[in-house]
Amino acid sequence: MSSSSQAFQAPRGTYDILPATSGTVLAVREALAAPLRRAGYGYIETPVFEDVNLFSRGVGESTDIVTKEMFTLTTRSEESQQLALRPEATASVLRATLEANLHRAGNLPVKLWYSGSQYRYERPQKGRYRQFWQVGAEAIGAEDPALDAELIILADDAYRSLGLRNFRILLNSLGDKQCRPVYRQALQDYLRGLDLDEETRRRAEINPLRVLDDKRASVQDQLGGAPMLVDFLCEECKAYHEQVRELLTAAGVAFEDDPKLVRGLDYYTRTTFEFVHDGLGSQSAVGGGGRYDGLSEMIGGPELPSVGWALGVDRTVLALEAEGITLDVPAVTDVFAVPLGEQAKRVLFGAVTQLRRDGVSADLVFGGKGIKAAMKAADRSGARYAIVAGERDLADGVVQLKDLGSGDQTPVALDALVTTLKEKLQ
RNA sequence: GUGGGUGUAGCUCAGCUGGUAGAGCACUGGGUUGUGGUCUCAGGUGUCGCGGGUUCGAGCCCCGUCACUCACCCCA
Repeated sequence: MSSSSQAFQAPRGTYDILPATSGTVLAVREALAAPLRRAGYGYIETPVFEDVNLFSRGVGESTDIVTKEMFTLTTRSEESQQLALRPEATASVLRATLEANLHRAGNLPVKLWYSGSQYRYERPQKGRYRQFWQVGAEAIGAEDPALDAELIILADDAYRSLGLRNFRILLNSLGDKQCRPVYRQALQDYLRGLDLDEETRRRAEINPLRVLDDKRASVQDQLGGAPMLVDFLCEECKAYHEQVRELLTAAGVAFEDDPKLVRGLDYYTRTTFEFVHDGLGSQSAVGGGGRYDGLSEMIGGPELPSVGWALGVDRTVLALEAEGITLDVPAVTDVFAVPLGEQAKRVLFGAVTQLRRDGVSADLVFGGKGIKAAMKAADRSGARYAIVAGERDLADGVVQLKDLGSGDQTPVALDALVTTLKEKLQ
């Protein structure tokens, strides 16, 4: 609101999910999670904040997420501790796994899924908020191309179940600790010879692969002759990647090889992928993920090769809008009661209570509106039936049951009302 | 962090070279003393984002400020 009569407004970069759209949001979260539930992933919740070092070590000291996008908090204890609102969930999920020794329970991989909000201190714009929601999945403790493929297929299934069609899957391999350093060196040598601004130059030294991702034409124009990671992959990485590709193809999941797909988090190794959609303003990713074989060791755990993804709920909603898809969100109210007079109000209030207890969603008019306004309220509630009753009806022991679709109205004995409605609403 | 755009009724917006603010929708009530979705009649609403300046006079011009928004950057 721009009006000063509103004393408070949602903090910058945040927004409220109101009833008009919350049904869609809930349905999207549910649809993104459904394939995971069918694939053996267990639900996990972790704290919204963690020790800041979990993220700086896990996500990476050189990433923008860590250097400038974290919301931090300081505890009040003597030896004050730095906490941060989670900018992503993978590090938290892995931390929880290690802390509870889930990886020692004997059956790897540990498959987990989550749904929750993440926080990044960024300048907001379309599809990018300071608090946003992700549904994510992690498969921890196994190195198997089938696991990478499984996750990509599950995400593809999730998007398709919502009716989304205009998204693409970008796929790449970032190599492993054998071959990536060699490539990194080669790329760095190349980048040093380019005409780049100071910040990009710095990035080239800390995390040269990310320069490939730069969208600016001034940078992209100079990358034509850059060495490509594909040409540096070791035999193991090549074979691994080829298997992922074959499994996806066999499952009928179309993807595009994108040798420049790097992604912004330091922990990725080998398989990386991104689901992109062009209905998100200048943002493109609706979801993304990859393999992170070294992350466990980075945060003090044993070697636990893992793979995971996160799908953006807000961005999926935008993608649906862009494709003109309206999800079938069931009406919240099936029956709406319109009493005429005080006596009728007591009777219908009782009827509504009984309907609710019997599992029928029912509502009634409040606040002493006139009948015209009350009928209007019934109409707007989306209910299929209205119950109208006044003294005349009650004297006959009936209420008027009106079908709000057709306009047909018939008297129904009051004591038969609940069973009649339950039958009609089957 | 950097740039552009926009702030007028609950919502979407109009408002000419400065002359004291409007439309549609929504809302409330009537036409129908007991019936919505169509029709029709009537009715109310504004610190024109905020603060300052110029002017006889500012929604309009100038300065500042805040908010929203889009893009860069980055990413879900």
